[in-house]
Amino acid sequence: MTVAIRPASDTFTPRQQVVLTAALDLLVEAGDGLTMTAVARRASCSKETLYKWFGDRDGLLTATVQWQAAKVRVPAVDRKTLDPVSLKLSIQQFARDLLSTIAGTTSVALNRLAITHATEDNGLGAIVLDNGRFTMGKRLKPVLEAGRDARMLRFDNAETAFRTFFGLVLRDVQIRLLLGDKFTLTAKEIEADAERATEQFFTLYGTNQAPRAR
Amino acid sequence: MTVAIRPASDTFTPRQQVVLTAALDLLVEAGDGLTMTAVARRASCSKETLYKWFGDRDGLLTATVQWQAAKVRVPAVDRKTLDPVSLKLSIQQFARDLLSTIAGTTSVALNRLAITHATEDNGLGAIVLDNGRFTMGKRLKPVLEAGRDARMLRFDNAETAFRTFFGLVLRDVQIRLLLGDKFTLTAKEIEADAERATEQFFTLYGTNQAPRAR
DNA sequence: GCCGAACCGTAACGTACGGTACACCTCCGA
DNA sequence: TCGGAGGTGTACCGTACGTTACGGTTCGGC
Repeated sequence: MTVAIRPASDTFTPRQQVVLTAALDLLVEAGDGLTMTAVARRASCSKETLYKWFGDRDGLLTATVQWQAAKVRVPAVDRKTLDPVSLKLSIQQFARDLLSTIAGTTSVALNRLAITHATEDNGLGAIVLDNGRFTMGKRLKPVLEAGRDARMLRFDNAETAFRTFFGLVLRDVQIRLLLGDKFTLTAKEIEADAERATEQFFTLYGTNQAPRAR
Repeated sequence: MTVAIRPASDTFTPRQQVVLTAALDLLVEAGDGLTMTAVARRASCSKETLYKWFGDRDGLLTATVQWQAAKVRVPAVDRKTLDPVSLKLSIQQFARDLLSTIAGTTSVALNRLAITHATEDNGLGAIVLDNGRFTMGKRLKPVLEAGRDARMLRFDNAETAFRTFFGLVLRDVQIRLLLGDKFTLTAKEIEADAERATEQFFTLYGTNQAPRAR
């Protein structure tokens, strides 16, 4: 499932980044209705340049997705200072970041695009999966395992535990947004959801070493 | 969010159902690459007939989605014979059906199509939401409330409880499939997942009246 | 100031496909 | 037998858009 990322994926020239930004904006606005002409106009460049730089429309889309996906940053957690409270706060912060990322218009547009083209052989779906769902898992797993080593969490399989966490945090939010359901999450709601999901996760996987609440 | 369903949405003639079946098959095979010509060829009818019956491409897609969505059946639960074991079995069966439906190729293709067109004003996204996610909620809620009335479940809001259940059952399955991740669920895995999700749901929302396990 | 490379703006080409027009066939009731 | 309604197959049109080609322009190095 790992996808070959362009070696120089983050070495776009400033001018190219302007183009990619324009493409991303148009993607959010018009979805897959994005045309090469529109990108060229928005970025004040010629189509010929687009084709020279990115090969074809697919290449431009792929570059855009990679470029944006690489910007997703998930917080790392310091394993040294591990006490029940900081563990829980780390997980809760992770939940908050995950939820606000997924609920953002950029994520929705990017996932829509990738899903639309998921059956083709350009790896858009795989790229989004790798930089989204799977990267999240890789980032949180060390935290979970640290919690387990410290006897604050109990689970057999970190992957399975993460998947449950993923479900508890996102629930139906992502699919509803992807399907065009117009509902927005305020910062306050995101915070409350993150706290709820974290509580539930500790209820399912916590030990008595960990803070519990209901 | 409620969508006006065609009054006669289930009164398609057999011949029309052949056309809709062909369209659905092509949808699964080719996704949005489905063309009117291909549908006409597959169903051995003329394009002119397609346009007479369904108006335009959008109408055909909408009819196909409605027709298939109406076929989704969610199990009803008999509230009379409510004991801890049957409640849990009902919920577990619901989880199994939900998971196997969502993981099916038809559901994936339909959701892809709806997501692709979610930004347009044809109500594909809304139709799928209504017949999928929201219908599921409406069907399970009475069960949950019956469980609460019988002191076997504890929650403030049935909608919120259902959303958590939804997340526990599906986790990352739907988004991964939509993004083209090639993984399949065997009947055995679906059964195990349904049981796990149900256990976790009871851990979170059950009372001591309900069967608990870990 | 000169040269070449890179880039811009735009026009044009090719194609795919939604949608339409039309000739022909089939069936059925009078 | 006949006529018309409904259906099939096919050719065709218009359009949108990806892609290419080309003339004009900017800019860095000498």
